[in-house]
Amino acid sequence: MTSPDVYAEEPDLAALATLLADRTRAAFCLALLDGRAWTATELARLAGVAPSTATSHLHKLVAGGLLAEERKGRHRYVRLADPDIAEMIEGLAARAPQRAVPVRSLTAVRRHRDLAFARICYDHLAGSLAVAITDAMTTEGYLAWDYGPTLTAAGAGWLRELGIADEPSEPSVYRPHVRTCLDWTEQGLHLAGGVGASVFRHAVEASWLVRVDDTRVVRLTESGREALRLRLGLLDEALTAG
Amino acid sequence: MTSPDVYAEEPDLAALATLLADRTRAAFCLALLDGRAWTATELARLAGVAPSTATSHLHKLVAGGLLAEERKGRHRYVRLADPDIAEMIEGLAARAPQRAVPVRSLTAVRRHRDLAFARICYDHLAGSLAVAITDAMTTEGYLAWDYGPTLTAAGAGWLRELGIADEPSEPSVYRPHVRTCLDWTEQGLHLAGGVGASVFRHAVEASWLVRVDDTRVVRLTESGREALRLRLGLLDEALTAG
DNA sequence: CCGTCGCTTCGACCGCCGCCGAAGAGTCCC
DNA sequence: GGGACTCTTCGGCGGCGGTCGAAGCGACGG
Repeated sequence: MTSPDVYAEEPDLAALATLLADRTRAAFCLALLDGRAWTATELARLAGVAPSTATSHLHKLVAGGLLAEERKGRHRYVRLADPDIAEMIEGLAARAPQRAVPVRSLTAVRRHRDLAFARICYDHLAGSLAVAITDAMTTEGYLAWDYGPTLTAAGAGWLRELGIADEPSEPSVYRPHVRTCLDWTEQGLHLAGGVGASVFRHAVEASWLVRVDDTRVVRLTESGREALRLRLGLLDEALTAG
Repeated sequence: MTSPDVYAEEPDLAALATLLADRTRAAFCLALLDGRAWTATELARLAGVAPSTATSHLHKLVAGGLLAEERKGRHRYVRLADPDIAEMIEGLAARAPQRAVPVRSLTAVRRHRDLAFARICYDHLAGSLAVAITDAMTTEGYLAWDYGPTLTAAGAGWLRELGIADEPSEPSVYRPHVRTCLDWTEQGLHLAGGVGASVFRHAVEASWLVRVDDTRVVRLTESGREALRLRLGLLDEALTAG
């Protein structure tokens, strides 16, 4: 009766969403937004599930193409498969409703405040500091928004002056080099894309920023504070957490 | 023991993904990407479910903020809540795996081919034609990609020449005006954002494009073919479906 | 005013999936 | 080689959620 020999292709939106539609898997992905490679046990502990449960979730995420894995000895390391995947998850997280999560200790409160101030967003900086930097780059005339977010000639010069290569090997011609990323703590956009990643890399190499342990938290150093004051005219209130 | 009086907020990624993690709800959202308002019955028929099932799904999507509803008489019209939501769904659909869906009739085959050629993507054009237009605008020097997708001065002039206002009331300063959108039929980017919407609106008003019935399909008219040949140097193979 | 139509509510069913613990395979180190 | 550790497979449990049909409500139109 029917003719099952002819098929057409449609995007399977539900299949992709199902991968993120579980609290445990979502927690995995949000943790992996720090850009690091995690072991299965680390992720299991983070999400509070048994190792066997974590294994099954990781299988699904890898099979779905969201995660890439690397076996090393008895460890299984996983990371986000692709900057593009990270971008997709960021975009979703920014539009997701907020969930109240009970805070157990005073250090957790502090860490949450630090997270809102400055954190890693895969390969660039996020948080109120990142929004402030983006705003300052705009008022300084380094970024223009008239026809999409772009680096101006002055901005390109500013990057060169800092010793940041503004063209770090373009894989795809059409991959946007300057991109913006919605912040889930702030309402505002911060700089992402290739330029965002370059600026972040430079800030870490110049010791303006240091990563804290194995978290997404980033701490602003005294020299970093001074540099941002000097080079972008950032005010003190933008340079301190909460 | 515990202190349930202190809470922090986290993005509830899983809650948002759950809304799209059902095949029926996903079908609703993909259909609504045409930018129209649909009634509950139309959507139920499209997805092949009972009216009562559609009701329950629509409740969830509205409560989750993805859809906006409007009651008119005995009808319930729903649409995507926001261009931002449309952008999010597009982004997801472009990265979702392809699903083979059996095609029943010859007209369905034809419609699928037309869909791949030119279709509505909420407020702008998608499909191979849209990709070809974007590429042509690039080679003509109307779009530049060095520091993020931007309209060049020449591009702004080209739009003015066509009678397209290039600054149609900016709601948010930071909302990108030129944006790109991954195509799920082509591998390639097409023009979106405010400029993409303006261009599409103009093309419809100038009768270059006409919408087909109540589908996402858009047909290129003979005058539209001529205009694109003339104004963008598009070749015939880019101007025909399949 | 009564039939039709669009939508909703409710109850019941059923299947999927996330969870764990136990057992086992592979790796590393003493 | 033996013990500790990481990850995996499997079986079984439990609950969430998508589905429908029946019944009801409100709007529209003859």
